[in-house]
Amino acid sequence: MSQRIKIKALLESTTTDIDVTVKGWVRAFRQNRFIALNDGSTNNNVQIVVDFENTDPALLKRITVGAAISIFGKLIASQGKGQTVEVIAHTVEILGDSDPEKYPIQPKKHSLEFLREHAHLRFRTNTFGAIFRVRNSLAFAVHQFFQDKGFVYLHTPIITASDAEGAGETFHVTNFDLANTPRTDTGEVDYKQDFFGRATNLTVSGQLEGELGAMALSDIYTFGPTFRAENSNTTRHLAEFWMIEPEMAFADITDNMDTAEALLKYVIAYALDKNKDDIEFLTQRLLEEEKQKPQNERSEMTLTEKLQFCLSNDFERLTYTEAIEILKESTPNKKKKFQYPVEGWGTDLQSEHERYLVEKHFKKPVILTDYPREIKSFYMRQNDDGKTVAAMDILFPGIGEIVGGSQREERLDKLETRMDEMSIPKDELWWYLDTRRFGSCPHAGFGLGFERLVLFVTGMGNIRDVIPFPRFPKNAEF
RNA sequence: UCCUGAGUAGCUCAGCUGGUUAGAGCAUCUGACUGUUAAUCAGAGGGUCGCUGGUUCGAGCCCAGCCUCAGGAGCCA
Repeated sequence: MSQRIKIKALLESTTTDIDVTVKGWVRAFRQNRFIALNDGSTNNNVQIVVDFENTDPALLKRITVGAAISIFGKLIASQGKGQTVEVIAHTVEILGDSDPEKYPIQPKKHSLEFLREHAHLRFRTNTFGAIFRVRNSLAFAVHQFFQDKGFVYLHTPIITASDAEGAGETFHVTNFDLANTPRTDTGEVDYKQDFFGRATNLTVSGQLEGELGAMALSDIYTFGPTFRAENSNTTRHLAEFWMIEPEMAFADITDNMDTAEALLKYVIAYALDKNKDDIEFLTQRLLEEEKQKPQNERSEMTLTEKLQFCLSNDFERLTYTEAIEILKESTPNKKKKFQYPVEGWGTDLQSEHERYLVEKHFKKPVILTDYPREIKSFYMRQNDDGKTVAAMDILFPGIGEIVGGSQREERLDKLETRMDEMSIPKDELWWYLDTRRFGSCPHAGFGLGFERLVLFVTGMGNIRDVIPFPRFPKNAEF
């Protein structure tokens, strides 16, 4: 098999009149002469020119949309407009036929819903090729960012026994024959006889285990799948999603905010640099989509501008209390335009309130801190005012909450009191409490929803389109 | 889970107040053309109108239940 050149490298080649072998999938075949070939290395196709007059008609017939082919030919400066180089085919070999009557992906615009139902083939479209190359870059950049700062990549368990974090409904893990589960004398399911000898579930967060690592390694991060069995049917939720959870010892909430903001800016800048073509394509795609909308619903900035704006501006930092004051005095609140009017201190912000702050009032990413302790988790550090905790949420335009984090409560007595108040079983989390018993120290961390990040950077509207095989209620195809 | 909307050809959609044989563009197939860029031109094939039941002389259209999808909400990342 001769050495093949990937299309990305071929299109960047500065020398022409050389023999090349290219392989890929046919995107379009025009006039029995021009093949638009793509191999996924770039969003751009290479044009293959076939000498149809001297090619077997039976072979030409097999050059169909979706077919995998191998071309040996000469790379030349293009004789037509629209591309700088093209390949004059010397030999065409069909590696895998694609029946045009059955192949569902046509060289035309498909709806995202249709492509979602053909998730196994949607990689072959421009849009999804771009999305998953960007996703790849973002994932790599996350590792690069933390590795450069000396963080240790810690693998926390997928299967856990703790259901104590209150982060949502869990998926149960069992080896029982569900038609015949062992029972105790009192008629309850007897998990002592199950694989792990106790009830287990898929992890909803690696944070608690992450803290254990940080209390020895100083700075750790996790980057892995998490699972929530919530019956969420939105454009921002998945049942299986990837989360990045750094945890830093000897760090407070300000260090936490600084790290989160730096991380987001680093990975966005990385993708802008590494995936210029893809992001440019996605920017154009979004512009086309927005043309369908009425003028007042279109966004003021293009995707690329939005990303660059995000890099060149500090995120707005303010407390929950300050946010409530702004919302109370806001025009939509006074004119009773909010579905949930902002009245007093203490209730959680609704999506519409977050959106107002981010998209209307500040018009940039916002970090909200110091939430009322009643609406936040047990492990967040209690502030001296006795009312709030050292929590921080980062809100992004169009996405909402992209990061949620806090300084952790390192004082054993305070933590235990809070666990009692919130009915968190202390005996189950004995190992977590041990870190407060032996060499406890101030520490902080956050969770970043990876798909929400990809959503923001690609400008896509539905989270199911930025993960290769989405898992959501009533759907586990592929 | 709640609210709203949708489900008609492979895809995107039209289908009036319930009325004869359900339409268009694209795709596919056949032919023509041959430096095209989602090629173009001519012709052809292609339908269990989401499923089940009901109302009616008659249902793609009206009613009920169910399924699926989309958007919004809640939960959250």
